[in-house]
Amino acid sequence: MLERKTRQRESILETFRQSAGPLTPNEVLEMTKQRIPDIGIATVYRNIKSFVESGLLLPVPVPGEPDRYEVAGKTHHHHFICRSCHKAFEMEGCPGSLTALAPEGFKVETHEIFLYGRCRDCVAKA
Amino acid sequence: MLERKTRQRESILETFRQSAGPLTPNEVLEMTKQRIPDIGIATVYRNIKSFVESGLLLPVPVPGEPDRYEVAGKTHHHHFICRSCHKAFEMEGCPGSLTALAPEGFKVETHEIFLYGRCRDCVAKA
DNA sequence: TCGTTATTGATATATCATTATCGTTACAAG
DNA sequence: CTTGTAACGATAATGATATATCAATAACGA
Repeated sequence: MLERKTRQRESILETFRQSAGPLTPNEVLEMTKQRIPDIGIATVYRNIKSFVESGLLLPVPVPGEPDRYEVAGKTHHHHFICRSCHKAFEMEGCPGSLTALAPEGFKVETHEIFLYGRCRDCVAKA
Repeated sequence: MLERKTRQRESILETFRQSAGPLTPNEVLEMTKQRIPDIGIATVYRNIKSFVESGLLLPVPVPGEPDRYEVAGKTHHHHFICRSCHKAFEMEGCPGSLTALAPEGFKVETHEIFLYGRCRDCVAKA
C-alpha cells in the first residue's frame, strides 16, 4: 500500500499537519472537503489506517468519543477537549510523573491527562 | 421505575459497592452472576440506566473502552487502568489544578487523569 | 392467598464506528 | 499515448455496544 501519490492522500496528511489537535475521521473528511469536495469517508478511513500502519499517524483515544489521530513523533503532551465545539486541542507541557497516585504495589507505565472546558473561540463567542 | 425491590437490582448495586473501581456492564454481569447465575445482560443495562437517571451511579468514560459506572458521591478522584487484566481501579488523591497546561484564552472547567500499567495482582502473576 | 403489574430473561432490533465490496477513475511505468 | 492496476467513491456488511419487545415471572398491597 501507499504505492501511488494521490490528491486525496496528500490532502489528508496536509489536514493533519495543519490541525491544532488530534482529529476524528469525520473531522478529517469535513476539513479535507474544502480542498477536494468529492472525497469520500472510505478514503479517509483507508488512508488513516495505512498512515497508522506506516507510523505516520498515531491513534489518540479520548474518553467517551471515537478515536482521534495525530501526526506521530511529537514530544510528550496532553489534550484539551472543548465542551462547546467538541474539538480536541494539543497542549504543551506535563506535570510530570504521577506515579504517587497509584495504590501500593501497582506498576505505573504511562499516563493520560484530559482538560475539559471552552476553547478560545468558544469563550469569545459566549 | 425503581418501584419494586428485586434480588437482581439489589445484587447489581451490591456489586458496585464492593468494587475497587468503575465497572463495565459486562463486568457487572459476570460479578453478579456469582450470586444470581441466571441474571441477564438486559437486566444489567436496564438497572444501570435507571440508577444513573436516579443519581445513584455515575458514568465513567475511559479512553478507547466502553463506558464504566461507579457509585455517585465519592470525593474527586482518578483511575488506574491495568493493561494486563483491563480492569479499572479507583485512586485517591489528585495533583490539583492543571489549568496552567491549557493554552492562553482557554477556560478550564475540569480534568481527568488516567494512569496505565499493571495492577497489584497482575504484577504478582508476572 | 390472590391479582395486578413492575420486572425479568431471551432475543430481536437499533446505533454508530469501521471495514469490505465492487464498479469506476486516474496514477505512472513503458 | 497506452495500459495495468492502485486507489477512489458509494454503499453494503460487519462488529461492538446498547435499547426495545414480549411472554413469563415474581413483588407486594389488598
